[in-house]
Amino acid sequence: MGIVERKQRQREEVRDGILRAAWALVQEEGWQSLSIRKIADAIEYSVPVIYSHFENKDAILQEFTKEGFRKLNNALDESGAQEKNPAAGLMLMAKAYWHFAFQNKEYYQLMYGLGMPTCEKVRQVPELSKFTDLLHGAVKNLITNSKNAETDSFLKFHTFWSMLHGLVSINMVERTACPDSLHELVLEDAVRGFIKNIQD
Amino acid sequence: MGIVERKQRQREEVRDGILRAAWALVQEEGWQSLSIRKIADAIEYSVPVIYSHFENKDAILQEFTKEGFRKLNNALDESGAQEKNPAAGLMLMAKAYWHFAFQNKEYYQLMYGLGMPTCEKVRQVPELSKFTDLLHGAVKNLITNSKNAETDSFLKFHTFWSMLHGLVSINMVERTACPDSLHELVLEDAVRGFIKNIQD
DNA sequence: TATTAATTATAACAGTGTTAACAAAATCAG
DNA sequence: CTGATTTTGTTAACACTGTTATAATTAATA
Repeated sequence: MGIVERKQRQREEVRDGILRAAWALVQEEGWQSLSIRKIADAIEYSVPVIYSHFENKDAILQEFTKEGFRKLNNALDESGAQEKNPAAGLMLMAKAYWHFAFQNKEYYQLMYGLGMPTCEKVRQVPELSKFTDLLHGAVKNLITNSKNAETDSFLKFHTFWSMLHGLVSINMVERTACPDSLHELVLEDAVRGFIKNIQD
Repeated sequence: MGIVERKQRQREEVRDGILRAAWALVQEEGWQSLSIRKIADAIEYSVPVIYSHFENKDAILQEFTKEGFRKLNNALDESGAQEKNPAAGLMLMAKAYWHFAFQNKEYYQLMYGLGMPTCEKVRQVPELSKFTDLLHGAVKNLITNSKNAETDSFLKFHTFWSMLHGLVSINMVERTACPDSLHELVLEDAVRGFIKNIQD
């Protein structure tokens, strides 16, 4: 008699319900305000039921992190599938990554650590504008002394800042056995590429 | 009589005490576990005293964010001071940025949004290794079909990933009135630079 | 149908940020 | 120096949070 199978099925239905409810709540109010009690309310079960399906709240979030990487992987897989030129393929991949991030903001934020500072918060830190000036100034300086003095310096500054932050945050996560020297190589390599690209 | 001055002075001492205690707690246990009650305990005052100095917990964190940017600005200021060559100056600046981030990890994490995923958490997501393979593969592909086939593909992959993540996260924060087209320009520009740098 | 096992709920613990209501201390006026 | 007033600080609560021990209910078995 398939009563154990039915039970298994029902268990999985509840599990799916938890994840679906969590996702709905996240879309409404963001990750920050997701709580076990809200999920329990939504699926019309008591709180401990959730703990019989997931060890803790982190385990639920990790489920979405996995799902996020699955989705990203699919997007990347499809992006450069028929493209033969490696350079063009890489560009397509970059764009696929980009579009995934912005079309799946909630996923991306979870995958790379929640609390992204919001626009309003950033604007309340005046020190940031001085920082912006500093970096932007240095980039402008490089552009002025190059062949293509008409290059959009704001665009280049943005690229430069992004590069730096990306290098830092990826390496903060990936602090494996790699020696510091390798990380420094990555930085130098990226900046050299950036400079060369400006100077032509 | 300078009693109002003395009161003002005492008030500021308490305020400083709050910030100092908060900082000490952060260094011991990280931002995540910083609480108003712990600060109150540390300064040997009751909780509401803290609220008479800061509107809420966020205001305290924002104080440190400001301080962080001040420190970063100083580091950047000093970095390329005597360097005349713009390209060399930019490189020095990049390194200064880098070293600030890693020598002031707590500040950097707060400045760019708290929850950076820890190494352990990252390792628990197997999907990440497929993602790694995808991106690494594309980069390898580009390198193989270039003049310098002996280029370190792992290093370049790292650079590429960092660039992408940096672009995304900076633009997620800076979602101002800028049209999407400009953001796409930044991405294309950065990737083109990366490719050109590989192809020589 | 009675007994045992699986399932679900209640209620609590130990935290969190925040604030209203109250007590103590310091200052000022007479 | 005493009494009223303002400032300062504390207690205790509210409304949450994640997590879990205990108890009640329901379902499957003998």
